Amino acid sequence: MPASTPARLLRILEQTYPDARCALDYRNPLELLVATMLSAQCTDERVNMVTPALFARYPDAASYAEAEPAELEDLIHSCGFYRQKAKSIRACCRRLAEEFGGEVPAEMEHLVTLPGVGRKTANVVLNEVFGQPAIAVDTHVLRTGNRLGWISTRDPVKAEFQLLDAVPKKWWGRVTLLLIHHGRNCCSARKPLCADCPILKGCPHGQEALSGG
DNA sequence: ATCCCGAGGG
DNA sequence: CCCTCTGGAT
Repeated sequence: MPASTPARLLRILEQTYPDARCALDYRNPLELLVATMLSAQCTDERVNMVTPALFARYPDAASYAEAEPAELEDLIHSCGFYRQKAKSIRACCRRLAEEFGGEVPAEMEHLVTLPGVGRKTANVVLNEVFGQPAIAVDTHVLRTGNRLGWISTRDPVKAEFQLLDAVPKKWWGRVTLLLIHHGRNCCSARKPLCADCPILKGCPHGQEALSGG
């Protein structure tokens, strides 16, 4: 039994980042789904700046489905990738309206069939609004998970399943946000602050970085 | 310049 | 597997 199991390190991260939570503003599953689609390559803060007007203009899936593309693009422009995102949101909501009664499905198998929705977005929605313990793998989770040795792959889907294996189920709902915060604040891509890392003792990459040079 | 809680297409 | 899509902040 190694001294620094994922559970032990996650407990430390929980103490270090006690308020790590989803930073996107939303009031229902559809709003979270749309906000998460907008958040690709964009800060949550920026997403939260556009969503009040967006959610007011399009209160349900049918509204997005009938949206004028140019108007929708305009409302989300500052989030980047605005043509792609507008197209995805519209196509996604069209399917929601036509095949799911306008509701966001609570199953992974259905979510990932929606245009513009991959496993990362689906897992965020499942975890946040449907109370399913799910792990959403983004760039931070991928990087930090590999450095910690909890996973060993650059493929996000493989990483998700390796994490489900390495992390006790109790932590599935928390590991994503904790690793994202840790990745942002400490375990950055370029110059990780290993000397100040709260879980350095359990990190092979950090140990090597500090000793090996 | 480089990064930000990705997904789809070739 | 690599490329593209995009604006804003630092």
